[in-house]
Amino acid sequence: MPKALPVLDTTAPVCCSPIAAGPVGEVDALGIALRLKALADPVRVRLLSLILADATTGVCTCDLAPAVGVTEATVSHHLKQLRDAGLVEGTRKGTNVYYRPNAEGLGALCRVIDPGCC
Amino acid sequence: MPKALPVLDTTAPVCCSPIAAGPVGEVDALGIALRLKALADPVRVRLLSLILADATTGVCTCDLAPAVGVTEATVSHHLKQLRDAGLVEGTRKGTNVYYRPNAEGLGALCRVIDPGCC
DNA sequence: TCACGGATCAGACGTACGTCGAAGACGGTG
DNA sequence: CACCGTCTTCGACGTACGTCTGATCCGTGA
Repeated sequence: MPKALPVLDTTAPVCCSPIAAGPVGEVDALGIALRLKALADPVRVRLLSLILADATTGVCTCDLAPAVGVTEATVSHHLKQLRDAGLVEGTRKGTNVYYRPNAEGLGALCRVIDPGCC
Repeated sequence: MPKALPVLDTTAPVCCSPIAAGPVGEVDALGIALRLKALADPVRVRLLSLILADATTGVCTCDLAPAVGVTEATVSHHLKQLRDAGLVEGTRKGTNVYYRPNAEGLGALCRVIDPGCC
């Protein structure tokens, strides 16, 4: 995409109404696409599923890395994407930081995509 | 992603259960990611919203191209992605082909992503 | 039958993305 | 304070993706 500057605050839970409600403007489409892109990767899907599995306790980076089979650096990179998209939240507890899902962001994203549910 | 061969039949409506239900396997994650990637583009989001807007009548490529401001070839390329992901369906009527949404595929995708809705 | 127009394909170009190794930045512990 | 484990940042490399122009297919209508 050799266009537009992606300088949007994607941490907010998706601003607009479902895409089924009518034609989506350029900037709204970009916001939706950026958030979807945050999840459009096998590793990130697996990371999110792991984080959702231990939603109450939270999971740290060092546990996630071996679970998905990539470097800790790569996991950190992916978690940053998910964090920037407002899909997960990380809180530091001592040495390591524990990640938990952001239900609001996830729900909003699902609500935008869906054709008629929710 | 210098790994795995993406030789999956993504036209089917996503096989597995919600990612919140537990850790997702490698191949399932790939399937989900591929389908999400099909929607993780501003142009494709707008295309889908336009197709959803005229779900009953259907929309042809020549109408979509000027609406999103790209070449017909590019629109055709994007529509192929959406078609391969099982998100839309195209039926030829004479000279031009009319696209309409695939509610099953869209619903399944939403259902996989959601944290608790639907 | 032939020309026209819509749709797709094919190749090319530039940019973005995922991955890694190495280095830096915090926090805790001896 | 020095050491160490955890997390993040920084370059760098290779691949994938979006976009275009030009070519090819296939119905339609004169």
